[in-house]
Amino acid sequence: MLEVRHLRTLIALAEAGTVSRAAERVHLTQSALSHQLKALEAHYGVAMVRRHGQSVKLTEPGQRLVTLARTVMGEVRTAERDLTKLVRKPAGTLRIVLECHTCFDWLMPIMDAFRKHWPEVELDLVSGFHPNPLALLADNKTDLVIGSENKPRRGIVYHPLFRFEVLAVMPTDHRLKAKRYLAASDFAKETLITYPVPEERIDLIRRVLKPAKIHPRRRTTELTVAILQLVASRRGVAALPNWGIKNYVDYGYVIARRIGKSGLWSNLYGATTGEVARLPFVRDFLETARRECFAKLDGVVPVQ
Amino acid sequence: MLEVRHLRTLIALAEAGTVSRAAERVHLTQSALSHQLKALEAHYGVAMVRRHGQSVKLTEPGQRLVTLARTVMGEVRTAERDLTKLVRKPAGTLRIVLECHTCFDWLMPIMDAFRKHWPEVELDLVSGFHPNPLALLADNKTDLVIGSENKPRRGIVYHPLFRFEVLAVMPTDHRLKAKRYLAASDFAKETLITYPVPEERIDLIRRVLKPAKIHPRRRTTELTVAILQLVASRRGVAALPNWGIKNYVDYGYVIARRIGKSGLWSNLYGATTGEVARLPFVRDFLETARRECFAKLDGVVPVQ
DNA sequence: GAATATTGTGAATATCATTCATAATTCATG
DNA sequence: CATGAATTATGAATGATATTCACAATATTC
Repeated sequence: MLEVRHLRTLIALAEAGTVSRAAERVHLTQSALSHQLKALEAHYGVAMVRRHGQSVKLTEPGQRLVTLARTVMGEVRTAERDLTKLVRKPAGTLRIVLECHTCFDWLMPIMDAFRKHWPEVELDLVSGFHPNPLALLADNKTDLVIGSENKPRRGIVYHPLFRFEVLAVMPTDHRLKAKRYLAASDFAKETLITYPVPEERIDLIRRVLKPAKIHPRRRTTELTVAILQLVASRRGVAALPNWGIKNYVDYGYVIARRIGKSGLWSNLYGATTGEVARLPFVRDFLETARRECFAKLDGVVPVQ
Repeated sequence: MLEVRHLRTLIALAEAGTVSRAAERVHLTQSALSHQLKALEAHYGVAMVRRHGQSVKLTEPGQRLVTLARTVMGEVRTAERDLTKLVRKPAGTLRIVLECHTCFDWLMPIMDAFRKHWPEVELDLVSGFHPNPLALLADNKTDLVIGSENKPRRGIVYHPLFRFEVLAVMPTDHRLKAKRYLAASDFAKETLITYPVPEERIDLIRRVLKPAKIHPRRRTTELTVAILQLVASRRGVAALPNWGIKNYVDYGYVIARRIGKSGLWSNLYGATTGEVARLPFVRDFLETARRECFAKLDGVVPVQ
């Protein structure tokens, strides 16, 4: 019998492209999904996926069920939102601090959607640089901090968002363009173009270059597009999330390479106080962010 | 976590009005539904039903989930129809014989819906009187016989549709109008108005009057409205399904009374050959009929 | 107020989803 | 083409949890 659980996994499967990945996303084992699929196929007497070498592709019936799943899950979500609103009008505010500059790119559409679903909730983006963003939570100066920090602290709850790869961005004719991936030493003679934040906030420096005692020149600018412009015009190289530069790379504006053999990966968390974490609209915000990012952003995987 | 199963029971609950009835409909015990409800209410932290004396009424959140359930189940059904069509274009015919005259009333809308969902299937109503309709199945003269017969026969499968009460219909000023229910003897001096079919086909005669050796005068006519007209103008009494006369009774055109202390109940079955029973569109037809009748017809309950 | 209907609940049971362990398969690579 | 890494499939064991059972509590009807 078809259940919501099956719909969930079908969506995950459609978006992840492999059973194992999909399993991670719905917090089950690969085996569980395999069994679920088998049960579904037995029940309807049709193959839902076709193994195309490594990856799995949905068959036509599978596609049909995925579209069903998408609409159904959407309806379930709005119904559940209505439900929490019925319980108590959830007036409130949600003030967000971004530790990571690039996050603006994906956060905007999410905020737009949120405003539609929760018009009663005042949404605020606390901008500007903060030396210790998590302290703002305790001081009740903000409600949600989005960043890669997840050190346990009393009173603070971390909500894993997603995991992404940071790539080195270089001009198309760069001397290192032949390499599959860059080592720390490769950055020695380069100018590093970054956002104007302290070194500790830049993953590449903190986790790769500093341990290797390499200190390249730095040049800073505020906007992602500005960074890319500087890179394209050979003023230096940058390190940016793969989803932030995908379009520019596809277009041939710049090229991107791995950093280190297995890549430089970063986790993103939403941090709140325990109290805020319980607010229905906050939970909805985080859940929506997670879901939309997995669906829309390239190369994004679940945290750990 | 919300599952399709919960949606099913919510719909059943909304339509049945009591937990026990709803349980019958989804083929579970009352206890199971009680637990399900409790789990749902715990999960969302809201009461879904409010006990209003005997019957249960859905709360506002409950209502919201029922509307969700209705749309979701509708989408699931069309998706499943699409699925079976994807497997193999199900061209075919569905010829229906009606053993019961009144059934026209509810069958028409069902047939209309069916034509929409399965335009490739030719739908046929085999009309006229047949002495032994079930024999037509074996002879492949028809595909589906709808009647109250369910004696086991080799090669024939019975699909329970629903159970309904047959009421005595009388003019508003009838001498027996004060009685709560009519005994067999009450019919002795009456003229019985029926459809033009043999006595064995008329439940009241076969199951009540004949055993009591009572043989009232009979007068026949083809249409339900004609029967009601005759009754209203004091030409006799009739025995008809409660759902077929509800409107006329509510309007004060005629009155209706139980037959016997616990009423005269009748079961309706769809009979097919085992082969036909496996055809997806036949299964869909029967399922739709069942569902729609439970939802739209008054006083209809599951078979046994 | 007894008899009947229905609901709620904890414990027992049964069912079924999930995991575990492992074999089979595919793909990249030296 | 052998090897290893990564994936999927599958049967058996496990675990979770939905359902039933048994019964108390409550409401309803005559």
